[in-house]
Amino acid sequence: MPKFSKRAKSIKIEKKAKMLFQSLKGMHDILPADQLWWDKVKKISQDIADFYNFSRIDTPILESAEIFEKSTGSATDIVEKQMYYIKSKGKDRLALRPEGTAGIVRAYFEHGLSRLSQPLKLYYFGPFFRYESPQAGRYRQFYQVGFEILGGENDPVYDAQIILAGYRLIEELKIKNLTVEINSLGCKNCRLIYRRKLQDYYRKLSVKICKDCRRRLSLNPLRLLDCKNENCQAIKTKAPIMLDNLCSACRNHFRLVLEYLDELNLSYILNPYLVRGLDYYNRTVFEFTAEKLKFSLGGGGRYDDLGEMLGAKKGSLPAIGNSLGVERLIEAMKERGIDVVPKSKTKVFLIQIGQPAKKRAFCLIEEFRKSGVKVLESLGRESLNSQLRIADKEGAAIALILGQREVFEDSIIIRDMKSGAQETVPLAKVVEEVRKRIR
RNA sequence: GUGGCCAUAGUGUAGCGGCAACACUAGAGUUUGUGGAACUCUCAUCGCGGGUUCGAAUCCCGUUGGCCACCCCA
Repeated sequence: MPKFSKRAKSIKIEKKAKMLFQSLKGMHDILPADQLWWDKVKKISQDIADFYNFSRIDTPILESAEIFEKSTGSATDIVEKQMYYIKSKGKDRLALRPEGTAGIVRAYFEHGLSRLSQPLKLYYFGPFFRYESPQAGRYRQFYQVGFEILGGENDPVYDAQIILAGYRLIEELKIKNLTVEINSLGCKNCRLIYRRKLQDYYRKLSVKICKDCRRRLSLNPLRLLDCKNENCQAIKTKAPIMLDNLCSACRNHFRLVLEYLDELNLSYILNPYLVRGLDYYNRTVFEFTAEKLKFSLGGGGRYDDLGEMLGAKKGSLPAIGNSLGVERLIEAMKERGIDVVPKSKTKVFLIQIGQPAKKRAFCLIEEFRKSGVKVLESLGRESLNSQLRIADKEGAAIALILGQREVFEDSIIIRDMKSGAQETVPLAKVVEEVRKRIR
């Protein structure tokens, strides 16, 4: 007897040496149960894209780091602190894309997409990467779905259409109490003048503002408006706002955007403090928020200068886009108790008993495949009992039972799971018979 | 990057220094030719590493991961 306990001990020690890996910080697995939600978001995104005529584009996850430094902005948090740099065999500095727009604009020029009819409407759905602490609705790898309108006229109607597309997408997912916050950042010219005004205002109060704000003052003054520090909030309320300082072209543009939104009866809130953290935005910027959520669902804006930032001719690419966080949309749906039910088809379950029957069943499944009928099975199980139990658990409406006797007689039993009624049919006719029943 | 809380079967929890428990789930069986019920059995050495102790899931340190706040954002 002591022999056994010793043996048991040594096995345990071996077991202990095994190590279990955990997923990386901020990375998450999308498990089967969650795929229903993901499918839903993908499906609705595609429907919206189809309706408004956006074509899908997929760009690589890896890009030259420079693309983001030049467009997203080297002084922004996204690039400065959150970008994943990749060491590769070559000397290129690579980065995992932290956002989608820069890569799309790169692709636009690289493949001469300006030769297609303009404006070009594109949408994307894919993973993005930012190195930061995970939190509610925030991951290091996350998915965005985004819509872009590139080229053509710099027409405010496109601003409205991009906002509309995002709005409809969220609406179709049944996320209620949605609001759009909107602002205009002006163009290069009027923003520069405004920036100076803002700096002048804050400089006088620089002793009163927080440490971060003092840093922002010279680096990225518009971000001063974003500060949540109590003192800074008070100071902010008297600060000059962009909307009062737009040049006439920008003011007109913005007015028209709002008019188009009014036409649609799409409610929005003017938020003069909405700034957004990417350098390439100009004129219209917006964000989608919904009641009770700790995070915004998405946002976007116009980026008429991005082309130029990436080396194209000045003013050659008026463009606007939005992007929505897929995980956030899903969390919002779950938080609101929105259920996603898969469409239920009549399920057919094939049961086999004994080796010859198993072989026959294995091939029979292929015959069903040919005629487009999906058949569930549990080929590894032996007993009729346990297979029936599984069939029941899977919610099968029809069970097909193939045993020794049936194989011998070239027949098969069709069992109605609800009533328990059974019928024996010739094996050659079973596919046809099942097709008839699942109608 | 800073600070707080947390970590026990697949899931949700109990145990708070003295043989790791309960519910659900999953698997096997009672019943190798008939499911849904019932019953029986099986599945964790307590995230990982180290320390304190006769003795650690429990106390201490480190680490990894999660949650939350700041920052920022999708």
